[in-house]
Amino acid sequence: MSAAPVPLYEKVKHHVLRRIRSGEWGPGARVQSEHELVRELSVSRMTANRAIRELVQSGVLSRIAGSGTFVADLRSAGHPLQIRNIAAEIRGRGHSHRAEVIAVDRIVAPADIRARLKLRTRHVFRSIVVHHENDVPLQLEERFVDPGVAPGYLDVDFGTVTAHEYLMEVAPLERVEHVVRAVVPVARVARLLALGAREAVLLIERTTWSRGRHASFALLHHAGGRFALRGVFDL
Amino acid sequence: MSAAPVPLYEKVKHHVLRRIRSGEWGPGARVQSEHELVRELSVSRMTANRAIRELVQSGVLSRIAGSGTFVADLRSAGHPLQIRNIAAEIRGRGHSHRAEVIAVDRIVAPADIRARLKLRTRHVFRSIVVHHENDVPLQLEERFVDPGVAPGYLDVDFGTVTAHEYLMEVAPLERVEHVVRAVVPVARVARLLALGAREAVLLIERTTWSRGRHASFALLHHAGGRFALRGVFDL
DNA sequence: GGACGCAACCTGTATATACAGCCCTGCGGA
DNA sequence: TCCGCAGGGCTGTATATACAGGTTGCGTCC
Repeated sequence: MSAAPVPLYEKVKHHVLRRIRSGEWGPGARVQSEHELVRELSVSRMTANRAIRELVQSGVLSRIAGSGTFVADLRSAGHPLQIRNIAAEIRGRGHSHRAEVIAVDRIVAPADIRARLKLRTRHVFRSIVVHHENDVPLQLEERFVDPGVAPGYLDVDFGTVTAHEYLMEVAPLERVEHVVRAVVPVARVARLLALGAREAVLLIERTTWSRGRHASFALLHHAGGRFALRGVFDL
Repeated sequence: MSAAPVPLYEKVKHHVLRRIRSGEWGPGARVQSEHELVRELSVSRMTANRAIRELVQSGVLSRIAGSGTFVADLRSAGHPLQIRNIAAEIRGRGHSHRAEVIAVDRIVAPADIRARLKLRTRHVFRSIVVHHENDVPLQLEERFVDPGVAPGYLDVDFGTVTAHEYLMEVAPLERVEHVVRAVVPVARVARLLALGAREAVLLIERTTWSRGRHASFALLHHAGGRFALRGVFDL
């Protein structure tokens, strides 16, 4: 039988991630020191060091030399490069993700949506979902989909599958445009994201194209104090 | 004088990067094996391994176990959220750009700036500039620079040269990190950007590294209603 | 001449060890 | 009581060493 093709340092990473995911260690919590990992898991310090170093690199942990290693708090997300699937991003940080479905329906398309998607029909599919990270609302996703591109859209359970994942499956993604801006939220958005009084919203407008046609338009509202886009370029 | 706080593995990375940048090694070319690096640079194999591994991680190289290490053909589809020189961006739109210099001075570094730049000195250079597009304020740029990296910073005329341009010239840029978030502006920022009552600010925190050290930290405030980041990917 | 097998070289991982530098706490002296 | 300093713990880096497993090419045997 294959002994264990999983490298030891990967096991150490999972060991740490599991405890973060379970909620045992929340943001800001202190993580075991390298020496403690060495004793607990019977690995060498170099191996523990590599595991922790890679978790730091991926943004899950942060370290302070001489002091300790800590669970990174929410707010720096992944590369702008891949404004990624929000669920994957949250899970990648070792946190729990929950999608709260506000609405999934077929509505008469507002004029601006009609124009953006160059709709040929009077109606459009719409979904409104709030994504929670560790039960704190992080993103309000309001999405409009051309019915001709994804006829089965209304039957999807968005509690378990993200709209992005579903669309990727039924319609080959050809092009994505993101526009990022800062706005002051309207009351409805502030309520759904449980925003404080003086909190702004980072709004990403995402338009996707499939098979040469506009496929969907999404408004992704993020709580200003709890979300940031992060990108690193090494030259 | 500080001896050389640059880690050895960083030097090895530079050794390899230099030869790639110079064109000596083009895409697909074979890179020295770890053993060759060991002999050539008199470092341990673990050190060479870490250097190469990190270059693989960042997409510069690719490895095939048992075969060798090669320069990756990077057609890295252009980073979607390009955060460009603001002056170039404005002029690229065919509009007039004017830089209003609010302050260029040497101040005692606030604690958070000290920490971010890992300053070894008590003071830091600071510049505050407002960039106008057609005489409408678009970006408030507050920048902190390590005096050791750019000793001549205070003598630059930021009315004609952007801080970014100057730094690019005197210090080879190695790494850039951007964090993008939405905030509600404090009064000073609102005034300098001539913001309306219910206007948010898109804040970009840009940290740059040069020669293995933190070089500068900049807060780029953008009027929410007048600025957006845009990125397109074609797949 | 062709196929097989082995040796040389490569990456990947793992360990033990060492030293430097930073941070914080607690103890002792003023 | 308060200040300063020493020590212990932590991260960061560097080295020597070892073994496993993939790849390639050369040489030998059939």
